[in-house]
Amino acid sequence: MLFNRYLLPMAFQKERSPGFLANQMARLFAKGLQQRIRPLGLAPAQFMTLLALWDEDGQTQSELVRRLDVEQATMANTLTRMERDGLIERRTRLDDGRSQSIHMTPKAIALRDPATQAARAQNETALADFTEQERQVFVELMRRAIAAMHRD
Amino acid sequence: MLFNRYLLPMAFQKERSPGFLANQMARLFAKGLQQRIRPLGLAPAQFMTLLALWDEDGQTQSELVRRLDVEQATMANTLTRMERDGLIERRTRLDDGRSQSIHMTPKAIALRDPATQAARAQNETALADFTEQERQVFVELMRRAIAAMHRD
DNA sequence: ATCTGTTGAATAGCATGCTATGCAATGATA
DNA sequence: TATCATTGCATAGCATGCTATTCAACAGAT
Repeated sequence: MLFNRYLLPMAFQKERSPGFLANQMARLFAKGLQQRIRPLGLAPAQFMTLLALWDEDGQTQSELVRRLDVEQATMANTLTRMERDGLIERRTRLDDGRSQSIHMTPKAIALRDPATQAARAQNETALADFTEQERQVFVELMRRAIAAMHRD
Repeated sequence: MLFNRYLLPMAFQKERSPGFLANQMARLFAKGLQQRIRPLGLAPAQFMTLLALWDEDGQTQSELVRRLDVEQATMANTLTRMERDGLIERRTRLDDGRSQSIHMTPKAIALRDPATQAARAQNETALADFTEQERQVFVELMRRAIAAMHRD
């Protein structure tokens, strides 16, 4: 029997903490993706935003916020940088003076294939030694953790 | 047979991209942890740093960098904020004028229990509906992905 | 003892994210 | 129609992280 079982809480081990590992893993994913898409003139958050726009161009800022699950202020800043970099254009809507449609430039449209290939390569690097089943399980567990935290 | 199998790459689905999910998950972990430890006057990166210091006080900045796997500049900035907030003290080493020992204040030492409890609670929230086996698998898969990206 | 290379930290500059505010355009209602 | 609440964005301010650069202290070698 462990002598301190009822006296001390188990030490917090960061190597086994899902939150700690998630943070470390996400930083490594971002770092790897950044290196791969930098030659394209893209940053990770810009790529993420383009994922939504490649799916459907001309969305509203609030629609992008809902799809990508970031705060509105974060999206506003990312869009400002993308506009600066010639990736998108903001067009004020005719039917509602508050909102704008976000439209990709030809430059952004052309980046679709190389950028998604880069992201796939990064995912492949991270999961190189995973079996197909492990990949599916991994994605499913992440989705469940995300859903649980959303419910909270 | 899918008509476009040999013509178009499969659409990139962010909902199934490990990198995308890792980013989203890490943000939710951080957000949840932040809410829980804010009453303690702690921020997530400060908590992470204290995890290393609770384990062993008086470490060097470069030792903390190695343990927590962040860049040296990131650690320097986090330590500056922790010093500002009265959590740590930097003491120049007698044996090496370049390095400093990072020492916790009584305030930081006292936060150990409530802060680790908060982190445990956040982990529990995220993995609420996981079985014990799923938790172990999840942690193991994250560790393997991290290791693979480190090798890259 | 001096020169050179290395190492530990700080700083600058920037991207991402967040919370909190402010503001203008809409919408709903008395 | 005047008022009030809601909605869509922008901005301020800050924490985290990263890359790149600089600087001082140290270590080794001649």
